Amino acid sequence: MNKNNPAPTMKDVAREAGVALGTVSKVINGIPVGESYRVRVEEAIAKLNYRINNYAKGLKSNRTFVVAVMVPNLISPFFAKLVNCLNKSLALRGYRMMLCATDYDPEQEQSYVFMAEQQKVDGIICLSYNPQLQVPEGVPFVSIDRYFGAQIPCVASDNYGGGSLAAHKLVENGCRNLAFLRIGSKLTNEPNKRKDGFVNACENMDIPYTLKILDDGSPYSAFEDFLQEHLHEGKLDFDGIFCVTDTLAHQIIGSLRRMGQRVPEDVQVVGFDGIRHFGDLDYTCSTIVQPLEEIAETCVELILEKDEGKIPSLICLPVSYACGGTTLK
Amino acid sequence: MNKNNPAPTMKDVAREAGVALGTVSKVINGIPVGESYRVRVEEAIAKLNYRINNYAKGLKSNRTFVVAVMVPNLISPFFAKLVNCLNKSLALRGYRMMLCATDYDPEQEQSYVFMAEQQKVDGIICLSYNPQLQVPEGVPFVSIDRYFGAQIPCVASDNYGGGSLAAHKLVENGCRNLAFLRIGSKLTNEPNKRKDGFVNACENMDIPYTLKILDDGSPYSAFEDFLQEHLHEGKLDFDGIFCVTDTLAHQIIGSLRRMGQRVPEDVQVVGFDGIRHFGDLDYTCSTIVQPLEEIAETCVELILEKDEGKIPSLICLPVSYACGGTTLK
DNA sequence: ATTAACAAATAAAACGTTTCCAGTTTGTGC
DNA sequence: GCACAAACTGGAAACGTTTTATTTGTTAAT
Repeated sequence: MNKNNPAPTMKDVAREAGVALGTVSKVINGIPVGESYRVRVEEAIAKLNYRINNYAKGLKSNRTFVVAVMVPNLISPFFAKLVNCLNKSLALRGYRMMLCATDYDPEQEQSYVFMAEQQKVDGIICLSYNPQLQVPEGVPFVSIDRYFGAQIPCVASDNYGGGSLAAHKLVENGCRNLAFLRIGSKLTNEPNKRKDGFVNACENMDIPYTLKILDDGSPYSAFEDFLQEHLHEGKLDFDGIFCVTDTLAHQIIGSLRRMGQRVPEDVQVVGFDGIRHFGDLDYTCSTIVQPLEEIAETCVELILEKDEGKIPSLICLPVSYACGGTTLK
Repeated sequence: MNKNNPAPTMKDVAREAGVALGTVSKVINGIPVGESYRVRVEEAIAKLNYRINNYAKGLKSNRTFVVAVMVPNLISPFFAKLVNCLNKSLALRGYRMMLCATDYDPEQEQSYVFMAEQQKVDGIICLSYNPQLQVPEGVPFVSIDRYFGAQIPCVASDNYGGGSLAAHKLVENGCRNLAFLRIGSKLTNEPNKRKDGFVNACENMDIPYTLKILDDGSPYSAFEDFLQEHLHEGKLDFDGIFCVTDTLAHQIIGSLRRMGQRVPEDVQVVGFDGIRHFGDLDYTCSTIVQPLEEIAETCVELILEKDEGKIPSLICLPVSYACGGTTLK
């Protein structure tokens, strides 16, 4: 391991143990070998402090035990937690993770896919914001939250059900006029179903609702403008609001409080994602919780699945409701 | 790229272009080559949709353009943002990142180091909680927040200065009795200096202070017990508190408010790290901000530094103060 | 005893690159 | 027009493994 004399190779081990190269390979890979040989090889490995070279191994075996994970960034606690879960699921199976932060940039996404191919990863798990992403043909690929078509497995929460659940919870808590809030473009196709579920539930319950879509990168004032539109003599014309993400919920809660509206007394707020602020502390916002552990597990299982037989192309996992103090219960 | 016929190799390209293997290699690596040859090779590459095999390349050249990054997890927003910054700095230089989440487990840390060696990464950037970590000899290694000795570069914020700054800011804001709060063991040696800087500043300013160290994994009640100890007739015997992390600050703020103490009117609170809740929104706690971008840049530069000549073993980067509403200004 | 059949270890080829060396061509200066 | 240097290309070896084919050594059966 010194800097001058290079790291020992299998050949060195073989010479030290007085056996052939193939025998060393067998010992390392757990293929049965004569007892005395095994011992000698193991001793030689220990003595030389030999470490296998994964690049040589990958070259021959075409398995690298590396999976690429692509997300926009790790600033958003949602992505961070997702990556954390994926990392755990992968590590559990002896896989390593190559992290690719795409910054919402379609070009970066695409070039990361090329890169992953070159790197000969064993699979790609991708939360993409590039609708035209050209998925690789040679590498197993699993998508999160974006449906690429029948041949690409996609894992997502039950977004439709979550939107519906949010509406029901608000109504259960006494709301009679609802609002739906989302922001611009950065929402892939599956999460768009949150609105559909919400709208459908409202109509089934005969509850009036309003929909609002803010532009990407709206300033604070946009939130307050939206609220002003619905403010009549100090009272809002809705008493419950469902935000398409927790981040958005927190922003609107800030605006509401600055305008003197009490949450949850005057307006109740439900977000989506299930983000906690710091580590495992309380939720600070009532929310529809995505099952991130299960999503991660499912992705990893799909990626490592050998027999690509009957993999359903869209896998929906159940969400749940958590009260975080911005609803009555 | 079909599944039946394997990916084309340089040999295929050479045959297609009617040149030798070495020529293809040169074209790919930008080594000057006759114009007509270059064109022919480039056409062949395009025609076959050839992609270089990084495993074969790494085997020969002993450069992999992969750096391992080790942190406890990505749940803590501090680690998540750090990794995000590291990823950016690495990507900017054409490097890829292998993410290793250690979960605070010394054994996992150690085995990740071994793994990284096998993986033949070009370097390891490590935020370790294992004091006995055995650093590899063959791979460049940079530590964050933990000093391993003169031969291992360590990058950290100016923790001492930050502690001092916190004390000064609290006093500037009118506090006359300070408290310091930290939690258990999960703090590496450099961040311990936050206390030293704080204490030193208090003594220089002649301000009385109290120190409190909570056990790891203390329940909520521990915070309230601590506060009770200092509560006399509804008033706390300190009016400013410095918490060793933002997470801790948020916990104590919660307890304070539940006990009817107003923040910042009755007690002012300063945390450490510079964590924002959601994305790039406001700070929700006054804090000493760590320069994560610079820390990341510095780590990456050190890792990729060729001439290991006069690298200082401890690099301290300046912190700053940000008001987040839990101090007067 | 002699050989057939089998087990187990060795030897050698292959994976897809880079790099070194030798050989060929081209160009320059007299 | 010739000798020589310079510039490039082609061929082959090497990187550290896995894998296949070959050899060696045993045991059992004739």
